Amino acid sequence: MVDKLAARRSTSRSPNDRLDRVFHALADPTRRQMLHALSSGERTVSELAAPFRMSLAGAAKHVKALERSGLIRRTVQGRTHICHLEPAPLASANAWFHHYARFWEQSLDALEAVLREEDAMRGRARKSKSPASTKPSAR
Amino acid sequence: MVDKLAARRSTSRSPNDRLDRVFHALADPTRRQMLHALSSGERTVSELAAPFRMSLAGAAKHVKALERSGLIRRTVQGRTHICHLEPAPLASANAWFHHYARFWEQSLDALEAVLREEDAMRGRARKSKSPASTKPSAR
DNA sequence: CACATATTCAACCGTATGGTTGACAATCAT
DNA sequence: ATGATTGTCAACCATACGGTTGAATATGTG
Repeated sequence: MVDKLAARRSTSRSPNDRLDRVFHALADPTRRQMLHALSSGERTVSELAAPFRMSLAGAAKHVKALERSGLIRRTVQGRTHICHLEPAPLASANAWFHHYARFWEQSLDALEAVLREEDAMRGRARKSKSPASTKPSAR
Repeated sequence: MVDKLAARRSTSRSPNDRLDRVFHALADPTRRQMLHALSSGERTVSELAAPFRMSLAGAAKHVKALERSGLIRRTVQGRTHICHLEPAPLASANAWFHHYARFWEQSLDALEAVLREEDAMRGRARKSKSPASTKPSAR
């Protein structure tokens, strides 16, 4: 269904596509956890993959999805690929919310509880093998 | 791949699942446009479907996806289903951003341009049959 | 009643997605 | 040179996704 649009999409890259990719990247808990890890500093691909039960190749696909969305970037250094956040596209998604906040202004800070809960759940399920320098457990 | 998790999901509904569904709902331009329409007031299913070239059943699926995500709710009234925004889950997604904004605080307002561009693009491609009251094109 | 309207449902189709495995490539260490 | 490490790539698989069509279900209306 993206058939003939795919051609145009690969060349044009409208802001819709960017939002598509950013939100799609965020729609997966694995990728959100990776972003979470990156929020406390750079990580290599295998460091990002470590917390998950899936294969390296599988996790690497998630990394690539994040990269396609523009949310992260990588710098190859020797044989290791170091990933870091790229805040701009995240900001564009945030802008989307700000745009609609005007209409939907309502309960907002109260829902931060959801985040705390997600964090707690994550902490419970994690083994955290090689967490690099800055331990992301501080919050 | 969500196979056996589906059972648990229907019963437990962790906040992860909620974020999954919300972000997934937002990852589609059709659904974002529907939300946009709803931001200026209630709409029936066929009103929501009208701007799109796809079949009613197709559009109704998008509506259902939005409903599953919790972003909208419907109240059946006779034979028509009236949809309206449910701001809470949107707020939870927004909270997610706020959470990470602490780490990524950076260019943010500048990226609102993306939104304007998306609006412009939408306006260009729309016929706008039932345009409702508050046109959000000001800014 | 007969008919049009509003909407869902089920079956189907093609493609995308998330995951696996098994090479391959490049880099570092010995 | 050998070998371990880091990561990609390609093929494959099962399921989810976005869309279609055709029929079914309600609800209004003449």
